[in-house]
Amino acid sequence: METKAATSIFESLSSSWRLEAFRLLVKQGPEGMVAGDIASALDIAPSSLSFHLKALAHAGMVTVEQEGRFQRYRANIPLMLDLIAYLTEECCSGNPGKCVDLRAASSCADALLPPILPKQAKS
Amino acid sequence: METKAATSIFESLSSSWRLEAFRLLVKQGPEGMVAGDIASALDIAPSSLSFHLKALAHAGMVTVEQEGRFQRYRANIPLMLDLIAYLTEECCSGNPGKCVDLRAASSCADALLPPILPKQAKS
DNA sequence: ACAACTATTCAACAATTATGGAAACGATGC
DNA sequence: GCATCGTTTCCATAATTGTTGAATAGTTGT
Repeated sequence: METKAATSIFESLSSSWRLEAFRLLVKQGPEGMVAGDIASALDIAPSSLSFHLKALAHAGMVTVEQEGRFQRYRANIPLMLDLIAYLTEECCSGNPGKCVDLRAASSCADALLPPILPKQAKS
Repeated sequence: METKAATSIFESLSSSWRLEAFRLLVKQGPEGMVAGDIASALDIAPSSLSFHLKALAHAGMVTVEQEGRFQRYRANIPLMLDLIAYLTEECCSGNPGKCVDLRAASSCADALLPPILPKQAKS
């Protein structure tokens, strides 16, 4: 992952509205949620939520799918895991005894991902 | 972790300077780095780096220790792991078959942490 | 006490981001 | 086709954040 992409993601999670929305979607899993339900759950003005969801979508942290007149949002779990890997990679380099492998193993990933996360296995 | 603390952390990682500085410190491990060396490594104006390190410190992501006339900064690895746990907790709730346990296991944590991360084990 | 060194604080300015209401857009059902 | 519904876009305004260089503060060695 590139720095620019990572900062974009962190920026997208740096507001309470956006973080709450994303966590709601993570909790919801593959089912996702439509915009109106998110707005109700968070008690936020629709235009404001739209602004924030757009930021999350631009960072890639959520996906949108049209569903009739609704917009269904889903958390991008694979990207979340990529971010975690990015954040923790090379942790304590030079102290091999202290740092082994931080990469998260996720059954959520197993359930949701195609052949993503080809990440090098780090000996 | 509370939402407010989490957004503060994400905000602290949402600028390129701050993310690069933090990653540098993660890489450096327990040894940390003094401010001047960070500034040299990133090629950033001292006052600007100070501004960003202050943001990271305020969020708790780095610690500072005076060392003679230097200020030594270190990444707060335990907090980083807390953040990861916060981000991934309750992932796909309601789909127990899909989501088991995302919590990262870190030997870095083992090396650095006191008795931190008492996190509930999530049934 | 003084000078050199490291780092932070300050202040002014520039740039970006957040907000909510109104308008617009696309989809649906009568 | 028209009214309705869900959502986004637009707009003006308010608030926050980032950047520089100069000034300040603390530490060390002479």
